[in-house]
Amino acid sequence: MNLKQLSHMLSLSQTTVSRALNGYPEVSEETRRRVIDAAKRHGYRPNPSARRLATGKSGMIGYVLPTGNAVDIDPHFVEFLSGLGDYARSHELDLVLSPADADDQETTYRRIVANRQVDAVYISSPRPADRRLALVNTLGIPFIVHGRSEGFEFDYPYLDIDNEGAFHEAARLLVQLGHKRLALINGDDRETFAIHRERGVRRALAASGLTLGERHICSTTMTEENGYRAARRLLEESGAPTAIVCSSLIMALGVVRAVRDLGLTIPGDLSLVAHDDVFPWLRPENFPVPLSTTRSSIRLAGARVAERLAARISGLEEGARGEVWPVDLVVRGSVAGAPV
Amino acid sequence: MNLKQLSHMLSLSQTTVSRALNGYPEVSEETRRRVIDAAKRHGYRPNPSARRLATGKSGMIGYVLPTGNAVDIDPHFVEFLSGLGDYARSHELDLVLSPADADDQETTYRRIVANRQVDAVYISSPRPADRRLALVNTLGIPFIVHGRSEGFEFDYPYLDIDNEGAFHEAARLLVQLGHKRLALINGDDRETFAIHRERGVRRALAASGLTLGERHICSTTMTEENGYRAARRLLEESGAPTAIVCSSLIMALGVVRAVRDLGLTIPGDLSLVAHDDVFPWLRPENFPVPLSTTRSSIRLAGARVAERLAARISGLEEGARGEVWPVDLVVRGSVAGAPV
DNA sequence: AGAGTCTTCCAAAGCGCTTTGGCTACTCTG
DNA sequence: CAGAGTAGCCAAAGCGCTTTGGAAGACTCT
Repeated sequence: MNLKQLSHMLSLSQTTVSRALNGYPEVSEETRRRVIDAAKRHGYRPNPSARRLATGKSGMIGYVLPTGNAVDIDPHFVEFLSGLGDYARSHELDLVLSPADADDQETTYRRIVANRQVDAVYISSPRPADRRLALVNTLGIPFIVHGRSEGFEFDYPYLDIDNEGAFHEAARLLVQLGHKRLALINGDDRETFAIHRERGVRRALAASGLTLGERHICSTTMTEENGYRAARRLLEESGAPTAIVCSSLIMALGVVRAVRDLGLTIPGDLSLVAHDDVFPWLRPENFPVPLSTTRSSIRLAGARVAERLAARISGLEEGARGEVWPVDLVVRGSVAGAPV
Repeated sequence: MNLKQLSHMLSLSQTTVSRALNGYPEVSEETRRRVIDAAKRHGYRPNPSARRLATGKSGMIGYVLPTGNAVDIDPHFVEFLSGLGDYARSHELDLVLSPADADDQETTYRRIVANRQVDAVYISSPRPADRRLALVNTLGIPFIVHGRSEGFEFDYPYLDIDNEGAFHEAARLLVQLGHKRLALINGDDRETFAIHRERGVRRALAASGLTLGERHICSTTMTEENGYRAARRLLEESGAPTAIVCSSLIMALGVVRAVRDLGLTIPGDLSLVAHDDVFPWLRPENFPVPLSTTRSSIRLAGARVAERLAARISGLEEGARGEVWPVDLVVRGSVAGAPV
């Protein structure tokens, strides 16, 4: 059942039927009703390929997926996706993942824009002066950044959490508890979120005349093993930290293991706070010692990004509004006063 | 730059240019060379929307993503995706995720097939007599199942690992080590993989005249918490198992925690084997006691599924070939002889 | 030389929609 | 009541590709 057939059945032109269905004003209410009714009865659904060719709109949102042998997709991605999908489902939006060589995403961005494969894209894990951002900005496709970049002349729309504030709060708590030697086990410090978190910790320390020692900061990809290694190194040195702030629950698993291996205890010998993106399959309250966290649901962020993307596509949202979500500090058993 | 312009520059018809580019035989080699050369020089790329409208082919593969408030996407998904993306990238295949109400995926399947949005789909986490399978089979879109279903009259193409064999091997090893009371902490037993794993364990036990006690089998979604709960329950009862086989590394985290909480040790009091899908961020050799595993890279499976999907789209693969990958049993420190 | 067969190309008809540019008929002004 | 304005509809021209059904010329074969 296509437009031609439907319009023929109704003894109307394709123009009128099309307009009736798409809500244009130059069609009488009575005709519109007739059309909509017939369309429903016959299960007419406009062919998206045809519509896309005619309008250039695809009804899909895009994400360029960095891939490669040595490239691992972040496990956070799936949670973000849950949220995105949640929203997208109720709006019949599809998501197209365009895999790209991690070292050359530009080609892919250009392709999907030139081909009008998607109506909007989102960008995640941005870095300062991220080239993808400059690119999509000049390409002129609607987009939203999940996270933030830095060092651009122009503004851009984004959704981020207050990483600096969160880690500031966490570090401040630890300082208030008397800790003098803090360490930060961070994610990849080429990404903005990690930079912000470090900034937050430094600011909290500075407020009490403390500093983050050169060797008291690690940044690597967030695996259990890297968490373990970092913690081992930190805790075995002289002047070991009495408190650690850690950028992910997965790394925190490794920290906990290291502490155990060294015969130390939490929070007796070490206080630990980690950031929790809220995974359904690993919860901080279920750590051997319930873990204090800075918490922000990455899933909700996914839903919000989808919502704003949809708004931008339909012209409801304009300009470069940035949105920063506050982060909860949830105190559990893994923090205590500094050992004497 | 579109076909019209390009053909005009070359003083050729659109027909000939199109054919030259698409490798049709009725064009002379010299002309073809000229055309291809000019296309490259002017950066001509056929418009996919137009091509799609004309041919009905989209150059994309599809996946229906079950979503909903209470629905969590499996963390394995992201690893599978890594592999899929790896292959898809080198073949300019995009993946479109169509979010669907988890309880009504049929509508979405029908939509993407009717709209010809994708050239093929894959289905994951199948159950016995899975309705999605019957559906895509009748809808006539090329597909591959990652995993297996059961109880159909028809054959279908799939890629699966030898879950039964793997868990048979694991259980057999434990039996050989003298364990009489085994338990299985499984995934959701409505899914085929879980059924196969249980079958494997039972078969190994039966071979030595043993059985899997009614209360020695748990099946739930594979979270750390559920692993913990299951292990607690098992180990606190009288006649507690001396060995556990566990369907996921994430659940195994919970098992290890339970063992610790109860003041027991691995492998002294309990031997543990888990299935490892090979996550980059959590490795069995890094467990407090290195974990014995049945190992199979879900990422490689993703790449293979993409490869076969591409082959089916282009008609290189036909029929309902099933492919079952063997699984490695990797023995590490978490297993030992049964306690006396 | 005429008939048949390839080879190589082309014009035009789709694919199924949206949108432009009218064209009627009817209502409203002054 | 002439002229302007408006509501409601339509024919046809895109969108940019693929594919059908020839056609022209070169070549082979009798």
